[in-house]
Amino acid sequence: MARNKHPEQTVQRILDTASRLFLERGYDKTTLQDIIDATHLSKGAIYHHFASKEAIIIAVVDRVGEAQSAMLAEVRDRKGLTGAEKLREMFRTSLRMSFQGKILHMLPFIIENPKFMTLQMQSILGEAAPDYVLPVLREGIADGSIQADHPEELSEVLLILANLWLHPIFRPSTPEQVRTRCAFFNQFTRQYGFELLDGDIIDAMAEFCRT
Amino acid sequence: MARNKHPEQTVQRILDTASRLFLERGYDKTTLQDIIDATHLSKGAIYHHFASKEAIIIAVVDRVGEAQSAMLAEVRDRKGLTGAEKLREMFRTSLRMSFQGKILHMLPFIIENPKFMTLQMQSILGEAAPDYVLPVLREGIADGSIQADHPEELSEVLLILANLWLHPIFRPSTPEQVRTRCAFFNQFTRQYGFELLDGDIIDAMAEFCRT
DNA sequence: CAGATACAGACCGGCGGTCTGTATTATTTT
DNA sequence: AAAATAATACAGACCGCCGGTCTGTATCTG
Repeated sequence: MARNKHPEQTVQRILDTASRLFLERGYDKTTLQDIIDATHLSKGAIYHHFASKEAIIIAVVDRVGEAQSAMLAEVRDRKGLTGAEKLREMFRTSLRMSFQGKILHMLPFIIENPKFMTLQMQSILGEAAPDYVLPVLREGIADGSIQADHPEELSEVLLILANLWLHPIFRPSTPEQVRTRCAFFNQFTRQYGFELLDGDIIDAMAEFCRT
Repeated sequence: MARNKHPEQTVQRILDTASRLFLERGYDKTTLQDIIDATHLSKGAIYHHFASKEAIIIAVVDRVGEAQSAMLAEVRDRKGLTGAEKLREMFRTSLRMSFQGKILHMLPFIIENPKFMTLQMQSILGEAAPDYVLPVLREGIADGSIQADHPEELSEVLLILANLWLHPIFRPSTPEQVRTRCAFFNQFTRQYGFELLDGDIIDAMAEFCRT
């Protein structure tokens, strides 16, 4: 095959395959040969579209991040919701996305493969917190649905806890552990006047642990 | 040279050199050849003492962890302190250690080199929380110096926040940011009846940022 | 028909890791 | 106590594989 008319499909195939393999065996243990075999492409094809192996995973992570950011931006700019409602929607949808495997299904590899846990941290503290969660927190304070003295800190803590502590992807957990953690998290946010995790999501997280 | 009478010195030399190199250029970019050159040993010598390159860094991280654990165990088993006082001493000393560079001076590389951020997380959630912080929390609940319904969760959250969010090593922060984060952290713990960060430590952390 | 594009695949340097060899020390045997 | 044997602490040649490069080629575009 040569001079494919739709090279963008090739790029997507590389990205899809790579993210699957990274998820299955981790970044380091996935070799270029694995990607070549799985895509039925050649080394030349892959290096035609990507400058390096690292460029592939960065593209993968970016794709995830963009989907997340788009969702967060949409909720942030939605009309007719209180700040607390928006925040709830954000956490709800974000968790949903990671469970349904639609978009964040490779999040585990970001964690398991620590190189991108750092990227994850940066994206949480450098983008998600200040650009999406913080404005919504402020909105909630303004409309009275949230009470908080230090929204900057709160936005960071919420995201850190939700993503790095609560998320069962990090470590094997029993459904019971997940439920008590969720309860603790809700108890924490309740002092600021809102609650983020409802029964649905908690069930989904608990279910996720069983697999 | 052959049949050295003090092989333990060789092991320490490898560990010292490796941790320095990992700190300087990161784990991936440090090759075995670098370690060989810097230690003036041979590949055979290194592989005689360590099974793999990864085993070297695991040993390095372990050495750090053991110093921490020893301190935590000592405080945990000390007599004549309330649970809250012990907890305060634990966080105080742990932060001290990481600043004075005596023992945790290589912590930055653990973070910068993400492979070991995961190890760090595991050590926090798998060892520090259940073995040291949790018993002390329970002690505090028993002696009335701490009020908490869910000590398991609280122990994890305290450690995650202190190590991954509060610690200025993670990201460039202004002294002001550090102070407000410390205030937020203290406000968080105050609802459980104790406070962990006093002026001394906050000053030390703020000072740390300036360097 | 002259690039430019989209691959294919041989090739390469260096990396982590193995394997064999050797000098020295420790232990057992006689 | 001497000799034989085993175990230790290295040394360094060697290997397979991995990420990355380079050249070649078929197809498309202008």
